[in-house]
Parts: sequence; structure tokens; C-alpha cells
Amino acid sequence: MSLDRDRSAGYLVNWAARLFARAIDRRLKPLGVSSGQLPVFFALSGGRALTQRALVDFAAIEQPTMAATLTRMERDGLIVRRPNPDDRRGVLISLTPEAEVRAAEVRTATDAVNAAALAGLGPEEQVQVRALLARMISGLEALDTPDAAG
Amino acid sequence: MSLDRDRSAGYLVNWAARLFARAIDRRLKPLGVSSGQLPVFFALSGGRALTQRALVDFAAIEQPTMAATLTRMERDGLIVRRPNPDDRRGVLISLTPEAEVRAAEVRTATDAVNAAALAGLGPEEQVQVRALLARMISGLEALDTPDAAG
DNA sequence: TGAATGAACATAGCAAGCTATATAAGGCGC
DNA sequence: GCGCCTTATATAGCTTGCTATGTTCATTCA
Repeated sequence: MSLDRDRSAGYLVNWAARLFARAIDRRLKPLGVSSGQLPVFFALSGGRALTQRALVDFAAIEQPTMAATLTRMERDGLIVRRPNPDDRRGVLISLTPEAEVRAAEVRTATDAVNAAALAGLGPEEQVQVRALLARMISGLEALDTPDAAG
Repeated sequence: MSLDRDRSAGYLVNWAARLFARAIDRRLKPLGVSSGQLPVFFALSGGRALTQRALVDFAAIEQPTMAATLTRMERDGLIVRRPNPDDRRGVLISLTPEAEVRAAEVRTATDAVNAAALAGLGPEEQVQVRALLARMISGLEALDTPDAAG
């Protein structure tokens, strides 16, 4: 519905992002996991321990956003923060065994949502939509760099 | 950066949506307008008065989200709510003259951000990315309908 | 070595999105 | 006309995202 209206790329991207998050949150809720925690799961699963800084880079979000997400995950018993022996400013973050157990189900759920989103696209279209989104991201990131026209 | 990593469609869509919102918010901040208010501006500019329900349908967001956005816009003098003479449950919402004046600038700013996002795409690619996003949205919406496999 | 600069993380405060639920009015059936 | 269902809006409570700023430690350089 309403897809016939003339909608900008920005509107469509925002809409799709909200639908992704909703679908993922609904599936992950029984696991006690939510959409904002996905990059942390993917970065840390398998027993890896990373600094907050590394997680920020991986997730491409701002540092305070990651700090808040990690605080919630710590509260919920999904991660542990322990001091970084190499840098006393920093912290090493790793999944708890309970979270590690759920990591596979998290991956399954997100794969299912991605598959549903791409179900109406052919194989080359699935590749292409990712490529086009990546180019849009590049264009948007160029807006913030000093050498951009703005 | 990091675009070389293998990222899912969902991740890329979320990332692009955040970059859109950030770029738009930065440009609209001097006008006292923010990204969540865009659909309200577009739906009401030109002197139209709509119910909250119509705005919810137009923006494709949940009703409480729209209610909160309207409360902020009312607080900031961008809209007025007045009783709907045809339905005493409801409200008619319209832009204030001050907001109406800003509507053209809002459109200019959002067009600029969209253009920047699409700058790296050819004309057919710009059409195609919208079409592919629309199909992804359809696929995601099908997840919530009862006749879907889930 | 000591001061300045920078980097890592935390905190405050806000917008925008969601679900769940309450309230009030319209509409319908009988 | 009255009870019942539906529809319109509001409220509460939460997550995720942002900017701005503070604190603490590391690094650099004079």
C-alpha cells in the first residue's frame, strides 16, 4: 500500500529500516535480544573480546549510542566489560556464555528477515540493491567530509 | 569505509537511513525543524488540514509516534490542533503560518540530501533503487500479515 | 619531566520509533 | 435507546539514535 505514491529514496530507506527493525525485534524479543544489539553479537560471537572503540567502528554508530547499548546488554547479562590490560582508559567487551548460546538463534532470525525482504528480488537484483545502497551510503558520507560541496 | 565488508541488506538499509536522518537534521536544525517532522510538513503544506489518522497513514508510522511528533511541533509553534467539527473524537491539524513559510526551505534541504545520496547513481539506477526498496518494503510488510509464512 | 594534546569512555539530554493500554466518542444491532 | 464493538487520540514506558560535554589515561614534545 501507498507504494504507488511518489516517495523519495530517503523516505523509502527510512521506511524499510523501520520495517527491518520491527520484524527483527519481534523475533528476537523471546530471546531477550533487540535489533540494536545485533552488531555487538556479530562482532563478539565466537569468544572474541573487543574494545568499545572497535565495536563503534564495526557498527558505524556514535560512541555514546554504543555505550548505552552495552550498558543495557550488561544489565541483561549478555556481555561483560572487563578492564583492558593494555590501556587503562579502555574496556574489553565479550559475550557471556548465555549470550553466546543465543548467537546462533540471533543469526537465524536475522537471516530469515533478510530473506523475506529480498524474497521479491531475483539473485542479481539482490546483489544490486546492496551495491546501490553502498553507493548511496558513500554519497551521504561525502556530505559530512570537509571537501564536499554540502 | 567498511563498505567492502559483507553486510546484509538490513544492515545497509539501517545505515543509510541513519545517514539520511543525520544529514537532514543538520540542515533543518537552523530552521527549528527535524527529520521526523518531514511527512507532516509534506502532507500539510499548502494550507491543508488533516486528522491525525490521515497523517499516520501518510507517514506509515504508528499512531503514538505521530502523536508525540505533533505534540513537539505544537510546542514549537509549527502546527495547531483544532477540534474536528465532524467527529468530536478527532482533531484537525494544520501548519502555522510560520511553519508554512519554512516549508519551501524544508523541501529544498531534503531534495539536496536526496540528490547527494543519489549522486553516484545513474538515472536508471536511481529509478531502480527506489523500485527495489519498494519491493523490499512489500516483502517486509508481508511478514506481519496473517497469511505469511513468517 | 611536565604541559599540552589526543583518545577512550561515561553522562546528560533530546528526538523518533515501538508496544501496550486507557479514554472518549461514533455506530450498530436489537 | 442501550449495550457493544470500533475508531481516534492520548499516555506510559522502553530502545535506539544523535549532539555536546566531562573525565581519565596515554602520548608527544619541548
